[in-house]
Amino acid sequence: MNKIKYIYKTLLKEYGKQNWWPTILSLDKEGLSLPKKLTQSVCVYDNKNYSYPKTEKQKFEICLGAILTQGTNWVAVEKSLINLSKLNVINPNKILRINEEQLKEAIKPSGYYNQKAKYIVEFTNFFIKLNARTPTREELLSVKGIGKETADSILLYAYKQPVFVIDAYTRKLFGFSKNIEYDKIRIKFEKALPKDYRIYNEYHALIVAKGKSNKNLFAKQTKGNL
DNA sequence: AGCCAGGCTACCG
DNA sequence: CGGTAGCATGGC
Repeated sequence: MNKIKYIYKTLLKEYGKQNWWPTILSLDKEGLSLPKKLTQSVCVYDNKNYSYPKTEKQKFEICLGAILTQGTNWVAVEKSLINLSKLNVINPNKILRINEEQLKEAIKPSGYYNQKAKYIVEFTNFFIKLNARTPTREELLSVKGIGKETADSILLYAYKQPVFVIDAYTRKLFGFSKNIEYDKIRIKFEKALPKDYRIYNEYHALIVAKGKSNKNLFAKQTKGNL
């Protein structure tokens, strides 16, 4: 067994299945009326058999989350998503109908709100044009505001495509320095694992769980030499 | 009081 | 090319 697989099994044993992507769509009204200070995730993890997402609306929420979480902690993203949900605009056609100021206000908690509002509008137009078709990676990357990690998160978690997501935690945990190309690392993981979106889904989620726990990093053992 | 959080773009040499 | 400033909020 290669190191990448071994570490996967170790993480799975330590943290258990993560059932990503977290979503607020299945929260009831009570779940949406939260205290001002939200300090931990209230998202529902409802992907036990990897059947999620099914509807376009669910896919759209995942895409919004992927954009909103750029450089931002996830709980802040949930606040923004809850704001959008209260406005009843987690829906591509509806979100274009509110003005940009309202959109900015709603997503303020997750930071960079001027940029992200523009990114969301651009992406939403793109999403509508897809007309329920699965986008290619190149198409996603051509949208302003969608970089490699965001594109791959969307492909993997919204469209169940077998693309491994590389993020800051992956680099930190495995000891890949910043100047190592994103795609090089991605291909390394993809080659070491069965081409199965369910495994990529779990593995990236486990890396985030490990990264958040911020302990027992194994960068020293691997130093990027996987 | 600083540091950090599931990045991306634009621009620099 | 590789490297980095700027973008912004909130919790610790």
